[in-house]
Amino acid sequence: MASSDWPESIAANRAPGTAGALIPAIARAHRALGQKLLQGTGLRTGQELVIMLLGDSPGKSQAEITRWLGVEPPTTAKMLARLERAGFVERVRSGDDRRKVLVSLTDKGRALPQRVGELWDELNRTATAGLSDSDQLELERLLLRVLENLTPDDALDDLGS
Amino acid sequence: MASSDWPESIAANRAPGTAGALIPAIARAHRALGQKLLQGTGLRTGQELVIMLLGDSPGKSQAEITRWLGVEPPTTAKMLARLERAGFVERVRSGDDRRKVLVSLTDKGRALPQRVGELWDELNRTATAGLSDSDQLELERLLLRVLENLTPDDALDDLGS
DNA sequence: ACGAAAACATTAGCCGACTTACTAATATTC
DNA sequence: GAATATTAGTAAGTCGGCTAATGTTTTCGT
Repeated sequence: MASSDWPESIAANRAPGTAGALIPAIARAHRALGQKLLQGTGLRTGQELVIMLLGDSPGKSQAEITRWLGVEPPTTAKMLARLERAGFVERVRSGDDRRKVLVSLTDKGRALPQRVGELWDELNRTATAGLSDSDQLELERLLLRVLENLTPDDALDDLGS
Repeated sequence: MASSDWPESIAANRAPGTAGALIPAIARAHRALGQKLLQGTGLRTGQELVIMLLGDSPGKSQAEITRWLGVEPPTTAKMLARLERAGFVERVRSGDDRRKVLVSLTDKGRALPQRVGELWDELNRTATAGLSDSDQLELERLLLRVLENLTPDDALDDLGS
């Protein structure tokens, strides 16, 4: 299998609790397949998260999007600039608070969430192929715990609207 | 907790098998903490994997490193060029096969694997905090399965030396 | 009221990762 | 032995992510 021939220093870390090298590897593979599936939508991996968020909650400020993604502000700014240039979103300065930039899907962008949802389902099915329902729930439970463990405390309250 | 207030389109995908948005989120958090821990070593996240590999198996070609990382050739080339410029590795053309470039740690680079190993342990402990040993093993089992599911078949045999 | 602090967004520059060419060297095949 | 295919590495350009520094606008404390 994919891990049995790793060098010693890495194999040594495969005692209980070795998410160490596993997490980056899974992230790359997950991203690679996601990229492949998104072919034809005009999106790159990462952008689809914003599209889904805006599909449900239009008019969010960049800061809100930033906090929800768990990312730094410049990442959001660049990504949204590209999505705007591609015609998927539009950004307008808020009248209430002129520091904020409110983001929404354009007509062109509004066609995306449904397709992205389908692709997510497909990606999830591929990732969890061969796992029983209880295994999937267990995996989800464990991953949530890991995410909490890795998330700085001061970011935990920023996910709601 | 960190996931209870996600928008509907994402919450909807949280039925059994929702690694979907969880994997990228964990990857970001994992990378962020890794970056923080690597402060002072002179390495960026991603580079430490190469350092560990070369610590155990010096003289590997870039193609071997590339396959082992599960990455595309240009990624390895750029990264190694930077590691070389930083003085951690050295690259020499192979005499046997002059297409190949063999990579090894320099004296400066040889100091890194031990420290990186310690930091990996710390990162793993943080990530799996609160999980029982059996939970950790279960998580590892499930993640390996997901990695296999996401890895194209033609890459599965490239991990040995 | 006013000055300091905080929040929002952007710019510039770096790195990891990708795709799409492209060159150079080795293997194959005829 | 020469034409062809495969393998190794590089170059250029794109995007997601980061840090550090800058400019605006609100908000807060005195």
